[in-house]
Amino acid sequence: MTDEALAFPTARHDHAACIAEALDRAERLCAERGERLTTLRRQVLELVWSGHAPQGAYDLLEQLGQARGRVAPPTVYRALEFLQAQGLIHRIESLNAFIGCPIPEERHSGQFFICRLCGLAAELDVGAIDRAIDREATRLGFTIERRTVELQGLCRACREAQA
Amino acid sequence: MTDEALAFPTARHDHAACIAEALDRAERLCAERGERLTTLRRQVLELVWSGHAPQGAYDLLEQLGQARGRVAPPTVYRALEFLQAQGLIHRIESLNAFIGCPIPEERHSGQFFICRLCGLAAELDVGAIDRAIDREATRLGFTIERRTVELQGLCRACREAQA
DNA sequence: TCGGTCATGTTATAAAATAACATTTGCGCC
DNA sequence: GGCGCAAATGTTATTTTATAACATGACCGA
Repeated sequence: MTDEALAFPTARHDHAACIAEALDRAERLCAERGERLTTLRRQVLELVWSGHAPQGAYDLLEQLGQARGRVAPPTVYRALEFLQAQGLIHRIESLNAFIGCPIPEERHSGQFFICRLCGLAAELDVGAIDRAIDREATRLGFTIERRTVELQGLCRACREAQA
Repeated sequence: MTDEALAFPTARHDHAACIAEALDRAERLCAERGERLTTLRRQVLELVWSGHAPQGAYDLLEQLGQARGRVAPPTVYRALEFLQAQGLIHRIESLNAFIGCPIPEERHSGQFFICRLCGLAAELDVGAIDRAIDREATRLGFTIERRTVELQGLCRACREAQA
């Protein structure tokens, strides 16, 4: 894993390579775990990876319809559920949307920086943030099971474009 | 503000006092700002404060119906929007629900520890967490406008009750 | 008290998610 | 290869959450 995977996506990165790598890693990871990355699940994962902006379930539904004919919500939701369970995607709570995970091999929850203008999101996984949260949890006697850390605002490119 | 306001609510705290204080501060704060805390808004705020568990809009809608007769969704959503704009309540994204803010005078986004068993939530506002996040934002060149930090798990009481 | 603004009421609909049951597919086993 | 089970997908209906658009009412200053 290079640092690149955990930074803000640039306008000119090779996104085809992102998709290819994501699918490849998903294949490998599911194989290792004895899980089935079916055609449907693969298609949904690919659609989630169509960009670095979180995608809503109904957007995916519509796009998926082009590949498969009429598709009902549960079809997409079940695939998303599977992908999430495998750590291949994350759900962005503040957007009701999903984004591909660049480091699915390690279980983690990530911290998401989401630009309200371009819609792009960067996933980080910064130990210092987790640790600061853990300290408070310990103090409270709270056992964390799931973390949601989402920051909305302006990415550098959009802020500079504004000014 | 005592530390008590920013810790896990205990089973035996004087909740009537919580409600009274919250409404009182809301009145004062709105008066200072020249905002109108109407009967409706006050009722909704009171319902949000009916406990320390985040409340869904439709739960509030139903309860509100008992006080006002039939009430339509926009009525509640608009009141919630106002209360949120004034910092009197926070929205919990991971639950689609709302919770009263114990320190509405200072603008902040808070960090929420939410127990999946008893449903209670504690709002904290820990500088170390914000700073750890800020450092990453700076590194990315990202301008944060809105923060969502929500931790789900087990509160001490529920964990101890489990074992 | 007029006129404007803000708040609320009302109706309809959009958007997001899931329940329940039917059907199909993959796969180990004989 | 075919049988039978379990997992995956299809299908229909419904629930839950949220908002758009327009009508009416309340407050407040000139």
